[in-house]
Amino acid sequence: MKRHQVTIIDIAKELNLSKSTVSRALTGHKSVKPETRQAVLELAEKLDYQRNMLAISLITKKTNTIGIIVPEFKSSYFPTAIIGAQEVASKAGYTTVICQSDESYETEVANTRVMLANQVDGILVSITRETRNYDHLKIFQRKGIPIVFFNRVCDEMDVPKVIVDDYDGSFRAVSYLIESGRKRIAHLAGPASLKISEKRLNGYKAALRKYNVPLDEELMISYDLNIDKVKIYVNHLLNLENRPDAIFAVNDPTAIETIQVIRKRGLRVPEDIAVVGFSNDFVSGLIDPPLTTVSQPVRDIGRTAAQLLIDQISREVADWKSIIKVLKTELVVRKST
Amino acid sequence: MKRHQVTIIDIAKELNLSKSTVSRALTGHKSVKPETRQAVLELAEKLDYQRNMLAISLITKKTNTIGIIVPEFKSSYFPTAIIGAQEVASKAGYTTVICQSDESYETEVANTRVMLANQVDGILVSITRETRNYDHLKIFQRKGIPIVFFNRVCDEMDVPKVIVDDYDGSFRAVSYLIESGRKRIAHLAGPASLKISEKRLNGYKAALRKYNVPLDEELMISYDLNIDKVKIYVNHLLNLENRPDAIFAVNDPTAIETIQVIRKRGLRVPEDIAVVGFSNDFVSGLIDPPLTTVSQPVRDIGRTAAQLLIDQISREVADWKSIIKVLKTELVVRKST
DNA sequence: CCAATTTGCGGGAATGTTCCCATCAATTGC
DNA sequence: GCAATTGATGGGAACATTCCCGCAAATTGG
Repeated sequence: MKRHQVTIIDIAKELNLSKSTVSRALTGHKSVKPETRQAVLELAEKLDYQRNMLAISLITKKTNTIGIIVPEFKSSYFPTAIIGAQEVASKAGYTTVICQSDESYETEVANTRVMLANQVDGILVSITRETRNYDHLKIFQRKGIPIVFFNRVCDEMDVPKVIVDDYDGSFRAVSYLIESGRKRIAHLAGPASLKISEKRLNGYKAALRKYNVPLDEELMISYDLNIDKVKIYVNHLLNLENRPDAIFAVNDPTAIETIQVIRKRGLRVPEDIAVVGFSNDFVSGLIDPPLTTVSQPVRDIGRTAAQLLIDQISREVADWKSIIKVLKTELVVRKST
Repeated sequence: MKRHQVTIIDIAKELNLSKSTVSRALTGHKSVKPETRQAVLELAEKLDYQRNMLAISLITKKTNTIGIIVPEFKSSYFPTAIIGAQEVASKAGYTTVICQSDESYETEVANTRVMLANQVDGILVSITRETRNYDHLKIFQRKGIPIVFFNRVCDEMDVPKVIVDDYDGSFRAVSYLIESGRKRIAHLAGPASLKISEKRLNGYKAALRKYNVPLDEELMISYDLNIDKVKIYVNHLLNLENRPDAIFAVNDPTAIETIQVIRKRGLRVPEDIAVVGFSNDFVSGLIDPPLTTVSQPVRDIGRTAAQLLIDQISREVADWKSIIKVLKTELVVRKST
């Protein structure tokens, strides 16, 4: 069963040529006679020859592979971003290796090892909610392998990042809630370790301040994005003597779960409590009631990040310019408010 | 900027050893003195040494990589299946390379070339709706590279497949519709080229026959799964003089779109027309009204397929046993019926 | 106590390809 | 007509690693 893989040497022998000439013919080098090239190409086709990228990469030190590390695959966010990234990558001749860290720091570290061992030309990373130490990512910098962060970025590293205007989006969403008459707006925030949590929280606070709504610590809950815990926090909010009339959630899955919990308590959305999410997941327009949310150009984020990475890979000089691309969000008002 | 990658030779020189010994120490070979191994391991750690999988794979002829080719990423189906597959794969020490064919035959062919060039140890495939010719997949058989199909399988090839009991699921769904009093049940089927379409259609027909409901060709529409066309077909059904009182869709996205179209016409679901889907996508329980659908163990499908593939890779003898794993579906009754 | 085995390590081929240098003929320039 | 250039090809090193073979020293067995 051990079948010999067809190599350029097989082709060379068959045609009485040297492997050099065959190699040149296959890579489209000019200094090879048209008839010779033709013969090589035909035989290659006939023998089902496929170039061995391992050998090529070993010698050229380029794998034409980019790694993508994302924390999860549950919401539509990361799959969508990946589609965007793959679109750009495959157009530029790059294969993608995708790893999900499952929101676990240890897994993320293991993933980076896989990427290094596989000699990826660059990586796209969105860190886990647990990640506090960035040594495993700094290795790439030391080795001169480009990194681009997207969505969940690492502030400690001076590399390109692709994010959205979380602060603005959050600010507009909360402003809208206030303008439509809501008085007590709670915020179910993400973990403080994530920059996006912080920015969205700041946007929330800024909007309240602008309209002179007093900040109430009781209404700001930060949680670890473990969706099962939403129930506890929302119930806690609903049990307050002065319960909120609106909840702004850090993302759509949280908002959706929030709606379920509110309804289970016999309250109505939006009549009793308005709910706003963030990201405009695919589901959000389809649920009952359709969710008001801050829409992000997710696919574009993936595209932009991949493009930034490939640009870095292409230019020999690793200038590590810390470009930060901020894409625009848009408030999508639906029936949940 | 051209930095030398740390190799076992660097370690060998530093410790006055041969590369053979370093290699043995790193791979955990027994015949190496504990102190020597310790020294090697420590230096490797200190130098940020990462084994070069390219060189290893080149010589061992094993990449510990499996390829996954799926038609799309839009519904939650394939991302979920991939999560399952990755779960099993990474546990077994395999990296996954994912390609989406975007429902295009040409892209699928290109994807298989990428897989071959990258020397994957095996592939998991779900074909596009366009795929009629399987030569690009048969190459893998010829080269002795294991293939496992899942969901969208190819009948012409004698390799393991993972599917669900489409016929049964469909049969039960339609039976349920009839038992709950529906008289004219339409079926929005998938393209005839896909086995799943055929089986679901057959289940539909069998259920009608069982209850002596006459088959009406007018109510069976086969389409290419291009979601934009659902509007046309559903409107066509609603315009029939004797319009259906239930629509059984080949999958959930189709069912969801069907509901939207029905409502846009001012009709109610389920009062005027019941709608049933297939797959129980993540969204389906959250939409309004929650969708009655045939639930598939999608993640298990991915897991099973990956396990089958890895089993094939591990056993030297390529016995190509054409195992067909049929997983069970379950009818989930919600408010859309 | 000497042969036999084990332990620990080094040398070198092999993996499939690219790329540089060399070769040799044919063509060009003056 | 002869040096210089061009065209087409061959030879071999290099890439980072594994794996087989060999060799010496140390340990074992009777």
